[in-house]
Parts: sequence; C-alpha cells; structure tokens
Amino acid sequence: MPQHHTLYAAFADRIDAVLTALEHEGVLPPGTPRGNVSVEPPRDPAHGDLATNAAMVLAKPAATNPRALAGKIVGHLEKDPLIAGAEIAGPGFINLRLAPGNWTNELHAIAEMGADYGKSGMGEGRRVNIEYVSANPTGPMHMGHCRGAVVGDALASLLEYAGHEVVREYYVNDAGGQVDTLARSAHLRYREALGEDVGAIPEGYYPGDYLVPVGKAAAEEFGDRFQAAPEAEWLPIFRAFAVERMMDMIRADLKLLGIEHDVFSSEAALQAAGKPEAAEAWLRAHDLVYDGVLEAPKGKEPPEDWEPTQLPLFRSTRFGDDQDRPIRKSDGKWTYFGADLAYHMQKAEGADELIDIWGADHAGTVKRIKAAVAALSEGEGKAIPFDVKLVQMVQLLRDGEPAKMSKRSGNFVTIADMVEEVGKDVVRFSMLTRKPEAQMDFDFAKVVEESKDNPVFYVQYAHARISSILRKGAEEGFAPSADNLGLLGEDDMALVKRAAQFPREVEMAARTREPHRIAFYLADLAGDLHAFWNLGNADTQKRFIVAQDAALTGARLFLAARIGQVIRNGLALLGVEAVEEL
RNA sequence: GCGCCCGUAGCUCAGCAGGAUAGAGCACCGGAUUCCUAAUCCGGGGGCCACAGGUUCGAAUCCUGUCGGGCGCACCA
Repeated sequence: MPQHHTLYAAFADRIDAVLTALEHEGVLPPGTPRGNVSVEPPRDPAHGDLATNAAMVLAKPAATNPRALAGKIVGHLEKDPLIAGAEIAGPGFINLRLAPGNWTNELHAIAEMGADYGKSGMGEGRRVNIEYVSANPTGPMHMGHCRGAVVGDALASLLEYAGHEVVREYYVNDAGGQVDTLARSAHLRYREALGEDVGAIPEGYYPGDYLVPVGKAAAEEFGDRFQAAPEAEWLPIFRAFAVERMMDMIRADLKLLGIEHDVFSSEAALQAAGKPEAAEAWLRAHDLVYDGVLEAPKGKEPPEDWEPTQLPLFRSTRFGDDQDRPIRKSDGKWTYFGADLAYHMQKAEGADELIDIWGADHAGTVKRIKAAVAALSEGEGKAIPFDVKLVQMVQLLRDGEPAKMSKRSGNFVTIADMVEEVGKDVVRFSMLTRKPEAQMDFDFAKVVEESKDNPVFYVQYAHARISSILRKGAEEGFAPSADNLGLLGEDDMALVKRAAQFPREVEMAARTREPHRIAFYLADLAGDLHAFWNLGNADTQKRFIVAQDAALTGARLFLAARIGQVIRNGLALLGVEAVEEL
C-alpha cells in the first residue's frame, strides 16, 4: 500500500523537531506535553500556508510569553530550506510560507500516486465491520432507507481509503412477525396468480403491487399445490420464497445507488445456529441476564393489555441504559434485541471495530445494544470499539406536502423512482452534502426542478472542463509536461495548495467518520478551478492553453490533469461519477 | 416526564478533538463571454452563531441551565 507522508504531516514533524531542539536548549522543560500543538492551514490565505499555535500553547510551561517563545521557534524554522518565511502574528501564531518546491513536489506526488493519492495508512489495517441499510425484507427500498444507505456506503469507502480493512454488512431481519405478514401477502398474490378473485387486499397484509410478480413466480414454482393448503403447510415455504425475492429486489435497488454489500447475515440463520442461546448462556453465567419483571412503560399510558410478566432480562442498566431489557418474549421466542445481541457478538468475532448506521427512529435502542457489546466484548477480554451512527429522518415532500413512506400503505416513493428521475449522482451527492445527524427536507419536485443548481453538477462540471482542456490541448499538439512547473504562478499555486489538502481532508473525514466533509471539499476545489478558469477570460496568459508558449502550456496541462485526478479520487469516495462531458 | 439529535444570513446548509475579521449556495442588486464548455466567474447588501451563565490568553465550537423543533420511550422491528 502506498504511503504518502502528507505535506502537512511532514511540516508538523519539522515543527515538532524544532520543539525538541528547544528542549535541548533549555527553553522548554524536557517532556513538555505537545498534544495541543496544532499545525494547519490558516483560514485566511493571507496568513500563509501553514500556521501553528505552538508558542501560545507552550508559553506557560516555558515560563515566558507567547511572542517571545514564538521568536525562538521562528529562529529555528527560518533555517529550514523548505520554509520560505516564518512570521509571528496576532497573539503568538506562527505563520509559515512554504518554498514553491513543496508545491511542485506535491504535483509530482499526485501524478505518481494517481488514484491512490489521498490514501492513508491511519487505519493500520484494522478490520472495521460496518452495517448499514438492513431494511426489512418486506418491500422495495424507499427514500426512508436512502440516507443511511448512502452515508454508510460512503463511510465504508472512506475508511477503506484511510487504510482500514472494511466489511460492508447487511442484516436481514427475516425472522420476525412481519415476515409472516409478507408470506401471507405473497400467498394471497399467489392465489390471485392462479386465477382466484381475491378482491381488495385485506387489512393486515402488504398491499403493494411489488408482490404481484412474487405471486406469479410462486404459481410457476409450486403450481396449485398450496392454493387450498392449510397455512401451517405453506407458511415457512412462502416465507423463504418471498424473502429471497425481496432481497433480490433490494439488492437491485441498492445497485441503482451503486451500493453492494460484502455480507448478508440472516437473522433466521443466526437463530437456527443457536447463537442467541449461546449468548444467553454466557450472559447468565456472568450474571448479566436474570429473570425479572419488566416495568411498565414510563411517561405515557401503558398499553391496555399491559400486565407484569417475568422475562429474561439483560442488565443493560449496568452499562448506562435506563432499564433492563428483555431478550426473550413471553412465548419464549427471541426479541429483536435478544437476536441482535447475538448478531453483534458474531460480528465482533471477525472485526476489530464495529459501526452500525441506523435511522434516528431507532435512537431509543442504542444504549441497550452498546451495553450488550460492551458486556460481551469486555467480558472476553477484548473491548471492541462500537459506534452507532444515527442518520436523522429525511422528510420527503412532494410540492411541499409530506409524502407517505410506509410500506404498509403501498404508497411510497421508492429509491428506484428517485434514481430514475434525478439520477444516482444527484441522490448520492444530496445525501452527502449535509451532516447526517441533522434532519433534512427532500422535496421530490424541488430536487427535480432545481437539479441544475445541485452542487454535484458544479463539481462534475469542473472535472468535465479539465477533460475538455486536455482533449483540446491534445488536438493542438500539447501534452501535459512536468518539465517547466517553475513557470506556474501564484494563481496556479492556489489550486495546487487546495489539491494538496485532499489527503488531510480524507484523514479528518475518516477520523470523524463524516464523509460529507469530502463533498464540501470537492465543492471548494471545483470552485478554485472555475475561478482560475475565468482568469483566462481577462488574461490570455492565464489560460491553460497559451498557444505561443508550449512550455507554460505543458505545465498548465500537467496541473489540470492533477486537479482532475484529485476530483476523481474524491468523487470515487462518494460513489459519484466523474464525467468527461456535461 | 425521561433519553438522543438539531437550533449559524430571508431560505438550504458548512464551519465545532477551542484559534486570528463567522463562510458557501439559493434568492436580491450590479458587472464579466469576438477567447480553453457562462451548468462558470467577479463585486454588493444581508448575522446579538436560539438565550443565559461558566471554563481561559481566546468560545459558533467545551460544560451547565432555559427556550424552540425532530425522533424515540412494547415482549413491535
């Protein structure tokens, strides 16, 4: 795996070395903690290429004032040939200007590394299991699933890019009561396919048309064998049959969004393998499961059929939950939580770290599952970092009116509809241009109507322009060349400087697990490209192709190609196409 | 009542492991194209970063509380 010591990390090291030297000189006490020292590009480019707060943070331990300490640090930094200037500003910031060679080197690095530019080793090969989507296999993917799907997928790509070994996993909830409903609904459609008049779909069944083809397929597969048979005879068969069809449909829907999971784990299979029993036995042995009576729900009217029942309860209160949680129902079957607990244990066996992406409507169950993972993994002597990321609800609107999204109603906007109308790239980018923990409105009509203003086109346009200029250059006999990068000026360098931040953005996004940062970064980079492009309107010397200056043109095309590379790398992380033309 | 998330320009949202004068897009106003793709760019107006305290050299960012909005509070999934 390519290891690129990023420009910013390299200078952080150089500053660190200066601090060590100052310790040797007695300016700083030996072993002064440097955790708060930051080295980052300043917000205002007028402040140079890099700024550090080292003098401000370390003034106290050095028993001096920040500006005096800054002077000592600057004294060392000025001797560094890679640093063109170091000055003290404001309360004690040290602003650095980097020698131009740093930037041309970065262009070379992009050229050499290509699609790997921006990759990081920060993950150190740690195995991360990320579970996302996990929609119930009872119908097509609808917009309620979309955000978690896109965010989870982009996060998986991002962590992979940052050096983790990633498994993309989907938990198939094929064991609960809703799957029986699915099976009955499919059986109804099956009878319909055999020519029976079943009338309107009764209450308690899934009414959606998507089950019609399932009924037909069942008719072809089974003939009339189960048409009049008792339910007990066909239910398990129709359950498996329908779930398989639903999963095919869901996989196809996900593929429209460019999403493919590595592993599909079946809840039914998990139960058949006795995993929940094993987990229960272990927890009971450690006094983490006991038989107790569940308290009535607080703060609102208890259900009418509420009565105290003794159930096996997991001691999640020991890990910060509000009450202990049942792992089995009174009929002895597993609760969702009971099975999920075993499922997480299974996932933890093959991973160093777990991430779940859930919809915010499941926020109430986060504590118990975190408690379970903590109990199980700590108990086995290996604490597994476990993160549940909640993506907030998307309020789907149609012309300002809330649109129904319930599978039961059969009236929902599917992902397939959405992708067909606005395209995968718009859907993905829209979901990735806001932080996931904030609610968002998604007006179907508006997105279609305003799609030209969608930032995805802004970024794609920048890439298309670059492709265009490279084509045009080739037509006129110019090729990208690294021979005369010294001819590039300040405006060119502004572009390089932004591009050089890509590896840093990847690391930040990976560390905070926020893929949306990449989307915003790309918009900034595209903006720089467009701005630079327009300089050529007023000043022909600032165009990419300067016909009478082959050396400059070669350098500019080299620059263009590298910016295009960075845009491609970023878009690839988001799962968005980098188009050649718009 | 309790828990989680959110509150930044008229609107949609960035920025938050504390850092310099708080940003972008849309909308509004004014400009730029005989020329590499104007799906672009440049300029302008527009803000008590919900409110009140606290922590410190420094707070939109961290802590506490209040208010407002969303989600959740079955043995459902």
